Amino acid sequence: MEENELLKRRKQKIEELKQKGVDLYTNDCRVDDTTASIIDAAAGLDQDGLAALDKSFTLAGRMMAVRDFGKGAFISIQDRKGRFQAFVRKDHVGEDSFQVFKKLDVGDIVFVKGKLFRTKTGELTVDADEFKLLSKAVRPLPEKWHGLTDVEVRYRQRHLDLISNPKVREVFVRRSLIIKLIRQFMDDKDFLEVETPMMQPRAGGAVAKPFKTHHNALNMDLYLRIAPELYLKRLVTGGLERVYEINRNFRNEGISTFHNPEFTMMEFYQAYATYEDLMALTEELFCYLAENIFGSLKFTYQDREIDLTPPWRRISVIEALRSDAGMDEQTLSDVAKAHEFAKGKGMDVPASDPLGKVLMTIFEELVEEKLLQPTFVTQYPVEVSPLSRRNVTDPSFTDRFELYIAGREIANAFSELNDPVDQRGRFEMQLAQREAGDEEAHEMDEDYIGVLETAMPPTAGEGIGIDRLVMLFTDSASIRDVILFPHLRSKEE
RNA sequence: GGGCCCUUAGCUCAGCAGGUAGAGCAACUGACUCUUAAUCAGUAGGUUGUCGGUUCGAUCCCGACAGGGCUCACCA
Repeated sequence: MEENELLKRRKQKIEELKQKGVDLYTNDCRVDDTTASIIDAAAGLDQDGLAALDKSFTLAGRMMAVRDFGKGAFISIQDRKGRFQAFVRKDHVGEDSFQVFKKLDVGDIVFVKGKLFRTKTGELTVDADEFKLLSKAVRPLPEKWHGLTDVEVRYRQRHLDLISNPKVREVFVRRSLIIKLIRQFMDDKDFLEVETPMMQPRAGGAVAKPFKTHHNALNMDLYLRIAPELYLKRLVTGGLERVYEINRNFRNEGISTFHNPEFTMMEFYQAYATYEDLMALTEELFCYLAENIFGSLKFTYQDREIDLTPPWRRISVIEALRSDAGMDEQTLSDVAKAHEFAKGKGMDVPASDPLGKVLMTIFEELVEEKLLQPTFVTQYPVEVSPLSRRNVTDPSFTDRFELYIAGREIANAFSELNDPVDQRGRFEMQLAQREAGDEEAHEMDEDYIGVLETAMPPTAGEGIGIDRLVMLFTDSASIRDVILFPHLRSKEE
């Protein structure tokens, strides 16, 4: 590989440092402070107060800027909490350290120790009486005030993105906070966090194309899970009653600003609850998150105000199709008429699709994007809900809801089907759809029917797309902005 | 997978009816002990994504390929 001028010069300087006996990658420093702890310690203190404090602080981090004055220099040190200024001067750190300092570059990891003072302009600064190189950077950083904007480099070399774009770090800090809050909330409700297989002999619990892999010793094909659903329901059957799992699902499908092949989902199941209980729980959870993050139930997502104040709108699929898609009773209940309606709107619907599937296609095409404020869409057709309990008054629909916010599906929940005979019938219905050409239709799962035959308590379950939720709470337009290492094509060298 | 767009210095971007490229920051040399995009003087840095074609000549026009973005389809 051709070396450019910049790298050559850096390596030359590094050679000079080595010759001086400087350890380029030290391992013996203790850091007691952070940008945040120093600011805390100095809160409210003026120049005299700082002098009276008479305390040395230690700070380490990446040197992000150097403003050099010959015998002294201001540097910006960036650590996990932010940036802090230090003043490195020859007569304080000593001749030797200063010589080393002069050879360093923006991007190096350094250590300073010293007392605090305020500069003429009032900025809190560490007056270094000790300065050390901790780790030497060979490569230069991206430019200092435009930062790194090339999205491809940002995703492929996320470390550079995190170094140069403080907002990116804030997004991922918040992501972590959200997941912590969710765990707190679920734990408070007496749910048990569990882990179930990522590799499954059958990819069940959802409707999607799986990734396939192979176990050599057992000589068997395995699938990366598309959902943990069937395993979690085994745990409910086993008496754990309230369980949740926050983990990755894998779906072998397209990539977009709302889809990554591996994505994080929280699924939870609660025995002796119904989908209506879960609507209340979901409202409570989202409000808990918003209160803790924004201190408010209102916030902005992509220039639109979202208001989480409960109760949220609840509307059945049929009502929504009637009011938002302009369908009449006949079209809603007649397969041929529904097909005709879809065709008239320019939708490409397979002729073999049953009524329920056609209705959902129309719903996705005409209604979904209109659901900006939080909305529970309820009562999904039984054909598209192979694992949901039927509605008592109209058994062609199920006790199920999906939560829409900002025109996107965020959660999916239902009262679980626990009748093994009905479940077998549903799987058979799915097999028929598979034979009609729907390769994503659910497979027959005898094992799972066996579980239901043991008696699963009446239960409701829900899945919440964590990445999408994080997008909402961080005002991110693309799922890649909330996943540290989003999937990209591998680049040939 | 389809459509549209993008790829020029380490980074952020210019540019050219087709005549082998510029700026700022970063880098290098020098000056400077209160700067905040420090300042001042100077220097250097490029196989213009890759491969072909057209042409006397291609960074520019055409084609293929690679990667990326948006979007449609599939889906959460």
